[in-house]
Amino acid sequence: MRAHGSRHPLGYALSNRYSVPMPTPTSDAPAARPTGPVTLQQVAERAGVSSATASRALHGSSGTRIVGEELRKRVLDAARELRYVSNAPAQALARSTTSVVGVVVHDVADPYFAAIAAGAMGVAREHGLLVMLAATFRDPELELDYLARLRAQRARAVVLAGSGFADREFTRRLAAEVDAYRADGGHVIAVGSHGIAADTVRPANRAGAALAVRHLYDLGHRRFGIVSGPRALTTVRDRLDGARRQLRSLGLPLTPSQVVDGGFTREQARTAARTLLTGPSAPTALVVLNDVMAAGVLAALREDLGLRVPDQVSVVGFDDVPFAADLNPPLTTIRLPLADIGTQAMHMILTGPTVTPRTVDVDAELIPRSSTAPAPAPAPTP
Amino acid sequence: MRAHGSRHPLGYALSNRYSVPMPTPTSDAPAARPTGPVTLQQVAERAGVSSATASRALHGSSGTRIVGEELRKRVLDAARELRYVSNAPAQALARSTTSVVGVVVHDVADPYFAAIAAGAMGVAREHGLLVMLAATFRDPELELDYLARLRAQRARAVVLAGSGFADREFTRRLAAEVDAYRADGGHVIAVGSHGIAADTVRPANRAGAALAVRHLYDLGHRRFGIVSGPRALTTVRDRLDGARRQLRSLGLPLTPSQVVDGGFTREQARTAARTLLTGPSAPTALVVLNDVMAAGVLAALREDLGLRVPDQVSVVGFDDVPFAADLNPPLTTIRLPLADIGTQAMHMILTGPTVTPRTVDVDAELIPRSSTAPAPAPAPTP
DNA sequence: ACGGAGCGGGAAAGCGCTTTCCCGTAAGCT
DNA sequence: AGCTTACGGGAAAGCGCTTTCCCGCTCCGT
Repeated sequence: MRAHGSRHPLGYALSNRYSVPMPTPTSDAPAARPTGPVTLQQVAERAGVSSATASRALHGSSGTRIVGEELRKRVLDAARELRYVSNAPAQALARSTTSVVGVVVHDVADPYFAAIAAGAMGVAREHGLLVMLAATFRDPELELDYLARLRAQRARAVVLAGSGFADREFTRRLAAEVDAYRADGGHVIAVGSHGIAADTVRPANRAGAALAVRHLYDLGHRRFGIVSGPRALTTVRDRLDGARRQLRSLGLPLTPSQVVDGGFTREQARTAARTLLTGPSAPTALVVLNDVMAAGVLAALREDLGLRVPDQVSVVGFDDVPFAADLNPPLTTIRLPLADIGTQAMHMILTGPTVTPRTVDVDAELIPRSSTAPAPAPAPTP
Repeated sequence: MRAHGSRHPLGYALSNRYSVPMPTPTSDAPAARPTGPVTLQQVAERAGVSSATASRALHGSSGTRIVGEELRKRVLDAARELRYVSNAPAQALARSTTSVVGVVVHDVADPYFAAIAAGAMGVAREHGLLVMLAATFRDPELELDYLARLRAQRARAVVLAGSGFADREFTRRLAAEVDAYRADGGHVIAVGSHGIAADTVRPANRAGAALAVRHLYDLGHRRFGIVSGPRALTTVRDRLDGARRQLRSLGLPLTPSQVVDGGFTREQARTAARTLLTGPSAPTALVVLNDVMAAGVLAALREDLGLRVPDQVSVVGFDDVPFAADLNPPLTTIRLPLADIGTQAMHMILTGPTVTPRTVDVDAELIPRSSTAPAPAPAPTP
């Protein structure tokens, strides 16, 4: 099998240490894998060619250089026999480029991010990219950290899928890190507003929230309540702002007591909802700033408060995560094409960075289901 | 990104130290970043030390070598000023080890995998590991592919979180790839049975399914239906087998017509449920092999078939994904501590590979909710 | 017959780190 | 003093690739 057992691998491989001619002990074990990962050099030796040729044969690229039919086959065979896979770090170092992209989310377990990530990963697969997924668990500090680590990895691009944080100082630091990354040849894509100049995929958060309000208003609701999220998140700000503006333009300006923070989690939202629904003029219409919280709100209404949805209270969610239609009752919500967001971000990576940042807008759409209905008969006002 | 032609052939040796007193041109541009990524060399120059010292100062490790207080500070300052992050691929090459671990799942958007991934990522974060997430979309071929790519990346370990495939030939190839990976110093952790010898986290799929059956039996149900998944998945086989054995030992052996394939997706399961519930002696008890499908089944029952759950039909799911409690009605299900599974797998990575494969068992638990109730009065049997 | 032009292959220079030697200096002993 | 140890620092050898040169061929046109 080994046609070149007698080759004398002088020069390169041995040049460093062994000046004394020695019998190259490894060379007669047929397909026995030597210790440690197989190197290109070993493949080359087995094929009886130089490592340069082996490299060219295996990665055809390198300019227009073509390896002869015969040699190419020998190399390919040798590689297969040895189960050779090239050392990606070494390759990255030599080429000074990698095929990994980073995706930074708040939490993979959150269906919103899971869906976006899934969209991104689909595209990554199609294009042979590897995805490094980083979850910040909503800690801005970690976001910065991961960005630096991704820069260290020489990730070709990173998608900042989590919401931005509305914090002056943080934004400054983020921008600095992003600049550094870009200066190194990296490409940053933001989902939503992060306060940085970068290619961005911008979901219609404001318009979506306005849609939700409008829908409820058209159903006759006049008493609104909002289950918000952490105000520091730009996504929250945008959605809240969209709702607020729409309400104001409808002549129903929002007061602080109408808004509670549901922490973007089911449990907190459930608690928050109880607060909101307590008191004399409790709202009949709830705009919940994401579906995960809406699930909590629905639970609160049904189990804690004993209020019927949509008969007594209407609620609309946001995002249209997969389970929205399975809630009780099926949730009217503002759909964001989540997988698309991931896909779009990925496509921006594929087309590479441009001189001026691009923005692709992603529309929101109202998906009416059974959690909304006409407002109940008005309370007995004399 | 790469400055070639202009390099002095002896660049390295010369530029290293200024034997000739020279004004070190870079040092007076305070934070002006040179072109391309900053290198250790540049940091060293700015700090006026050798790259060896710079390396030691930045990564303290290297044996017991300690860098003097003074120099260390100079290096750290220089690094900060230049926003230096070390080139991970280069580092990986030199150290021949990385801090990335791979996690291979079927689909991130599936809450089952999302939860496992989240658990794993939490641990990864605590230990400074970077996670490469690969989604196979249930294509075995891709699983092999990713494993090879992860090997190429010199990922320190990989977690095979997706279900195994019960296919002789595939298993053989997987084993070969895993062996190659291990021979290269990698560490493989499997979740569930993959037919390979590796550390594994083993969820109680059989026992869980038995639990589900038993629960329904105890409620008086005698006519069972099972919404299964693709038979090729070992997870499906195990769960199905668990249910089947339990039924048999209860004197109710399963016939082929009692089992339908719900494809592990909501939509397919919805369709499958319609089939199952059609016919003379339709089941009153449904065991659905995962919660995602259960959502579809519930929808079918409620919207397509007009059957009340649990009054007319009881259903129990599997996994207890986060939204299970929010379904209509809240789903009785077999809980698997998903995040734990991810955590455990990660911990096995941290403790490193052992001579003989370890197994950690993960228990399943019945979570009774409102989708199950005593069997309806038996059909009029004379 | 002869001087390119092309082509296919190999030698070797890097890529940016880590780590092994090696070395000068300052302590620590006798 | 003389000698051994540490100790802290630098030079340089690699790590496993890619890619630039360079070189020997064969093939052509004239």
